[in-house]
Amino acid sequence: MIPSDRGTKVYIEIVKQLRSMIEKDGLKAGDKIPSERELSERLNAGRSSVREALRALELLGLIETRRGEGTFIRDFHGNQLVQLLGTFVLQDEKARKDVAETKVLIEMNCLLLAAKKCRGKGFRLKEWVQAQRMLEDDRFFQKVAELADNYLVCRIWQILKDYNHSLHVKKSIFPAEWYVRLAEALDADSEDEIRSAYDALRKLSEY
Amino acid sequence: MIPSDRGTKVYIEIVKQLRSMIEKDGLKAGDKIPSERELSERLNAGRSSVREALRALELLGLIETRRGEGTFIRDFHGNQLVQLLGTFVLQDEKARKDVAETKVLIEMNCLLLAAKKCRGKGFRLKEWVQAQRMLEDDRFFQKVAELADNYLVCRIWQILKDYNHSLHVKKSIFPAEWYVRLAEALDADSEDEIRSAYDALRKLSEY
DNA sequence: GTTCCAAAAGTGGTCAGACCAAAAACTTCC
DNA sequence: GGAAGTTTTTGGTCTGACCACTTTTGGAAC
Repeated sequence: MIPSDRGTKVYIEIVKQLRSMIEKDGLKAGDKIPSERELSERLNAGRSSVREALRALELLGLIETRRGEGTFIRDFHGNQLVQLLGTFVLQDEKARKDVAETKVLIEMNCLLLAAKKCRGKGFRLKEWVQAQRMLEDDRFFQKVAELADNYLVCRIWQILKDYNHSLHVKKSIFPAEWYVRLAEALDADSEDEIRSAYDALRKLSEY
Repeated sequence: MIPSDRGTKVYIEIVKQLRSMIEKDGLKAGDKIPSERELSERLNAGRSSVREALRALELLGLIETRRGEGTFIRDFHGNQLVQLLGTFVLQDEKARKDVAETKVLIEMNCLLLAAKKCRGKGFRLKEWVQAQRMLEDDRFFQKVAELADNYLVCRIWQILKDYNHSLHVKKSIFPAEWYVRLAEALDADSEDEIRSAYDALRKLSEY
């Protein structure tokens, strides 16, 4: 295979080809992709180059390989990746602060978005909250992120959450009452109240 | 190399070894790591396996390789993570709307963050804006994102911007005056004014 | 026809060796 | 001491060879 740009590496080219191949054929999570040997033949590249591309995607959690069976597309829930970045990269203090800061921002965005999207839908987050005694912080915001009905934001939040875990380890679980005010504010679709309730919550949980 | 756990792959083992090697030797961004051949010898593995590990780390943006020179550690601030997720996941129509929506959110966040970070610094964005006649929208927010002093947010914005371009193609360039009010609001550190100025701008530019 | 089992084929996992291209290190010569 | 040429090092890629495991296949026995 001759890389399109001189200077580009073959395995990068293969990653791109794979992407468009997946798009073109409409492959979904769980589907099988061609074997390494077939790819190497179809893309006119050495098998080792194909493997470099596949291994990279595997480490990213985008595909899964099973010896003797084949290579399959995975439902990307970037677990390994995050773990790796966590232990590998985020050593410096500034980066950690950035993560925490960004997470707070995104959570606030999710809250406001969720309020907007739920407008007139009659959904009551408060009831959901009150149905439990203790509430895992992540679980609450997972719910909110879903309500925000924006897959991208949802994914970004998840990634930040995972990042954070790989740093602090500890998972926060608080009494459900702490979330009631926030849920009420969201149900009431009151922007100011959402803001202050969230700030209050984060103070409580000593973020 | 015999993987510690049976079932674990050699290249994964090598990634781990590299990690501990970097930690042990206290290697920092910019430092050089041993050559592929030396690693393959020291770790008692084939060179192709070493390459699979290195290529994966490279795609993650953790290392950088230069032909004829060697392989070097990169600082985290180049993470491809979101990028990859972006190109891989964002395909359908809904996702496009999500991108636009998210971009607006992030821009607002950047503005507020920037205001906070500039507090008391005496920086005047207004002067910078007025120094030009026409202003590329992206350039303005690039500036704001930098002022926000949060690399992660900055990266996320850039990715959203790039993705947006790949959809709309057109780049927006507006008269500098449009940005003056927003710059003033930012300089004045007035949250409400920032919000309304940004909303007004996005209405003007028909986002 | 059905069931069961062994052989064959397919697939990922790994290694060794070869060659190329680019950069760096070294030598030679002025 | 500096410039030019040669050798060495290093990443980039391909090929072919095994191994281990899974699926498929093709009979053989019932």
